[in-house]
Amino acid sequence: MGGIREQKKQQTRRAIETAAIDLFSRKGFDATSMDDIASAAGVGKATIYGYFPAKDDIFLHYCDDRLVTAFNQFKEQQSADISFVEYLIAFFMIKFASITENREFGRLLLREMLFPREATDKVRDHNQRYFDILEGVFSVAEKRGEILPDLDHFMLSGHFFSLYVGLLAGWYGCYFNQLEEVEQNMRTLFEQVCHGIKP
Amino acid sequence: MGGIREQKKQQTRRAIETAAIDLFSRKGFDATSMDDIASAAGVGKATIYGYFPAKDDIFLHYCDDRLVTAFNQFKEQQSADISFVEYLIAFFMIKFASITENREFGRLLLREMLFPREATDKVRDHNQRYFDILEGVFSVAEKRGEILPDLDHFMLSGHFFSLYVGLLAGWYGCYFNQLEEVEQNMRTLFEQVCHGIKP
DNA sequence: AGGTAAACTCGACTCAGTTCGAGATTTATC
DNA sequence: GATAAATCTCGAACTGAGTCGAGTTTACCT
Repeated sequence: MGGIREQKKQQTRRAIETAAIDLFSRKGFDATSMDDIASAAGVGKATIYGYFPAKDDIFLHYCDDRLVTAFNQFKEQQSADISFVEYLIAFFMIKFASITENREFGRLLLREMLFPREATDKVRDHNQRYFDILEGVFSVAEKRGEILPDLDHFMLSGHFFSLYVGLLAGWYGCYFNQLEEVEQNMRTLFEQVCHGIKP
Repeated sequence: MGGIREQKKQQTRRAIETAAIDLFSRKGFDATSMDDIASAAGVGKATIYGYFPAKDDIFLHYCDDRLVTAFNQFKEQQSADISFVEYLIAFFMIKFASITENREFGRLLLREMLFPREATDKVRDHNQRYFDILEGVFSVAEKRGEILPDLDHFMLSGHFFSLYVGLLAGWYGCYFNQLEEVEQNMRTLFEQVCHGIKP
């Protein structure tokens, strides 16, 4: 039934996640020990492992949630009356801002999602969310005549996604530091894809 | 001068690197402990830290070397009489094959190089090697009239580099498993950049 | 040759993530 | 309501990366 146990579990889980994210944000991921998290959350260290398989997973889970939230907000507020390029820029910039809001979180998330130890469902689902959206965008763009009719939408999604990843790598390599720069470069790159670079 | 000491150092260093790479290859990176490496190399654990700042650096150094070697081979055997697209494909495929030869090594190298803890000189140098070459390619292509004359070569380099990184991420996410597939997709993506996707 | 300083080596230690297993708490069964 | 079964909890132990500092070797100088 309802269950005292179930209720307590949710509570404990939330306490651990909250404590962990708070500490990670304030002290950094590496500087926060599992003992720190345990005492902040008021549980034993081993208890944490009943809820999260590893230290990484605590905030990976959290990051993923935040990314989904950011995207849902975006979907609501986004008008459909703009060119697909503007739409893509808005879409990727939301993601970009969300993922780099905390530099360290973003770095760890990207490492795990783009170059995973093994291709788990978690990773595939995460990526699939992007691709579903992007393929939708290109279907619309095709109907509107904004792009050539015989293009592979999966390939196109991969193309724009790659550029987004490249910009993230540029960010983490300190090739740029301002979101404005990122957007400017993103626009240039996207235009390049649109118009081609050959005479 | 010449030095018994210097000679021994080189010998020790090589012993450590050889033992480490051998163990990493056979047992995997995580499953190999520093103690394992130390006893295989016939030195004390702490000695390793006199040669390499951390476990990662042992094979990061090795990977980087291999990448440089692969590139030098490439430069020698590559004809200049092919289109810049074919040149880029050959270039990136060499890199791709070299970096994914050992799946785990490549993964760790990419994580470290693309999303580094902090942008160290090592990382910048590593990336700069790519960009120098790419910018050179585009200069030639521009002179030959293969690309439009007013393009930013740095941006172009970033564009193709991003596509390469995207393909790597696809590889690690198991979207493809054969080098032939990678090359095929790479060609499609590169053609997309050349001709544009707009009507 | 002998002495000294610098460089090298490594056993022992610390520190943090993860696992174990025994005891406590809740739920299910009769 | 008692008892068994399942689940949850956490102190203690384990593991492996990285550090420390004392002991050893080598290079250089006079």
